[in-house]
Amino acid sequence: MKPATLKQIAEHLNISIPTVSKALKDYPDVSKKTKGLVKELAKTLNYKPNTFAVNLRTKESKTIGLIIPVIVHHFFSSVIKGIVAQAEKKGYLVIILQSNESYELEKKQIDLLLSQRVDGILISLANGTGDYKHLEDVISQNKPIVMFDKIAKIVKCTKVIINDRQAAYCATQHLINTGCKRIAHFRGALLPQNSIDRFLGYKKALLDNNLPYDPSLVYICECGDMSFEEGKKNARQLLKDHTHVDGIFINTDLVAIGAMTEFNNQGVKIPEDISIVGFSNWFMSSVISPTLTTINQPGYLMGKTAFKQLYKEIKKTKKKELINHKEIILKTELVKRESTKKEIL
Amino acid sequence: MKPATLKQIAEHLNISIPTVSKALKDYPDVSKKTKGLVKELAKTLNYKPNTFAVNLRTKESKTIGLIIPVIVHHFFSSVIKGIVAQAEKKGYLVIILQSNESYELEKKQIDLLLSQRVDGILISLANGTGDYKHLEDVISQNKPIVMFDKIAKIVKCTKVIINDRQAAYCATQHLINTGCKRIAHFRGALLPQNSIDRFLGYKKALLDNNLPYDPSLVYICECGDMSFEEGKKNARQLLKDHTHVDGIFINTDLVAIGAMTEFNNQGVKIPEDISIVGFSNWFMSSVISPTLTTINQPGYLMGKTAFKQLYKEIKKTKKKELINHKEIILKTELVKRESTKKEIL
DNA sequence: AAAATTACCGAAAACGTTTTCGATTTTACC
DNA sequence: GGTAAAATCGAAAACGTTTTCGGTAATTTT
Repeated sequence: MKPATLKQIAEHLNISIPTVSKALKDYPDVSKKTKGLVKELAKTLNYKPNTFAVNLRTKESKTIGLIIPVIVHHFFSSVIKGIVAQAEKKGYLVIILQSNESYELEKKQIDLLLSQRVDGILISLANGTGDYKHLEDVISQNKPIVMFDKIAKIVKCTKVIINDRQAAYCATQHLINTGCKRIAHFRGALLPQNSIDRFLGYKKALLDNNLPYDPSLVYICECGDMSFEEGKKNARQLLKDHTHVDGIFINTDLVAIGAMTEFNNQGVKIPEDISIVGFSNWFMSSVISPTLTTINQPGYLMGKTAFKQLYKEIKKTKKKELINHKEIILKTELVKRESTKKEIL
Repeated sequence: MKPATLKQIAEHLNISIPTVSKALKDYPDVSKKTKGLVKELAKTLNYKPNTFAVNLRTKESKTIGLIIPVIVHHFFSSVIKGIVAQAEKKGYLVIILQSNESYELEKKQIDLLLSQRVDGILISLANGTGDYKHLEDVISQNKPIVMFDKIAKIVKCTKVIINDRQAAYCATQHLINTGCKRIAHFRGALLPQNSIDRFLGYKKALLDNNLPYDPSLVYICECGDMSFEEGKKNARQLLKDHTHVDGIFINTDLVAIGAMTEFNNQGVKIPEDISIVGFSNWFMSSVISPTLTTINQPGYLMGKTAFKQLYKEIKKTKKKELINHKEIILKTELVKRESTKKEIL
């Protein structure tokens, strides 16, 4: 009933425990004969090393922690998939936690993962985190950590991101190229780097094209669970506040879809009256009508890459080599669809 | 640098290790004074019990395994969220693995989780699994396992499901109530219990309403990564094969949306020419046009419930109580939207 | 045949915790 | 002051593994 142990095998075969251990791991100082015997018996007893004991002895758990703001989210669940798949290939398991965009929770979860003694941590920051002590703690414990997508530039660790600023620039430029003259922006929450960067990209594109930057055209949404509703609300407000807006660059597809729904309801034609560009390329965006022009954000690849980096750093840390932190930038591309007009420039 | 241990605290205070251990856990046989000293020092040293050692000693890891067919999937990611949230409340961590609808992978992953010695396992079966030895193994090791959504009736463990048959019946009845006379069905893969049950519900609704059951109106799709494409393909085929079909009950929203896209492209009007009912109530279904009538499947609740059950069984197993397996059936409801007409019956 | 090398094995320590149980000290009681 | 009870502590064993190192036995070399 109870799982087999090295001791049992040793007693059965009248040899010592260390010999059994070494036989199973093909140490050179065990004869072929005893190796054969040990391995055979191990198989029939269905021996599996006790991970608890192995962990205690080797001081590693072959497990990493993943903290993610939201799970039910096309982009993030793609990231999870990438991480889990890659981790499994390397024999690592992934413990997943959802921060719910809360700084407090995130802090607790980092603590939890540290006390669980995971070998490394992958994290995408909550909107609310503006303080990074909990992350510094991880680093000072010499535990590898890599951040992805929602990062803090100030923290010294490797990061896997996209160039939000450039992508936003590209999105806005596309609107301009299709003839939009007065372009609004629905931005994300104030803190996270990527909503800042996307905003900056938007602004720069305007200025580079000699279009005035008008702060009253920038609307904020938290992009939490209420994204869709926020999109509707912002759209409604925009229609009240302004009349000649002919394009919007929106921080996230889901918000964009909310906005489109509202415009639809109010009889505002897309893209004839207002063109819209989203961000992320949720699957949904390709099936709604009109289909949504957006920026494709490679979630699966980002997860895969993030794990690969973490893996390297875990290995290096083990060998006491020092690690130099990278900043890996993944490519994005504009996906042109029906929510914007043909480019004329 | 290295994390503090009981030993360090003991030496600092000139007391024994067990006393430190007991002081931290508020054993009654430690004086208030030493408790105070120990706790204070523990805090300043930032002592965290070494999980590896605790696990080894207590033979439990406070960790459960979760095997899920796909992660990037509205329903399943909702389930994950429910599980993770509930587990965290109870101090449990969740290791997540994706079976990719592959029986072979699923088998390996069960093995992995067992050798990791998780305290329990939550699983939703892959489409391909028709053999249950790997699950019996778990049970025979006295390790709690609960299945959810995609289950095998034959396996003796508790299950959290919906009544697929009844829900499908309800969906089909709705089509009938709106006046449909010739109703097709896009079913899921052959093996999983829920595609069977949904098919049976569909069939029964037809017969109960004196409508003929015509096998040529039943199309199969695997519902894997290609769901959307499969929906389009089936829709195309249906239009070739038949003319007077006026309603379809489709196994999954994503397939339904694929079908709707194809009908749109071919100028078939929904719901005027063909009414459609999906299954699962993906968020997407509420924003496409026309919005999709569907069955709401409570993913978050299912995850939460499944974990709660597992938790109970873990506790009981620990106390060597015997556990009686339940079958918990969660409520679903029909969400009427624009892809079906007004009910006339 | 003696010496040197190689092959094989096990004793011991260690990882950090938890729990039982007996020993000692302190307090309470008459 | 003597006894009984209660309070407080620590020795020891255990969880199952890994790794170092020294020792013996077998083999090879001179």
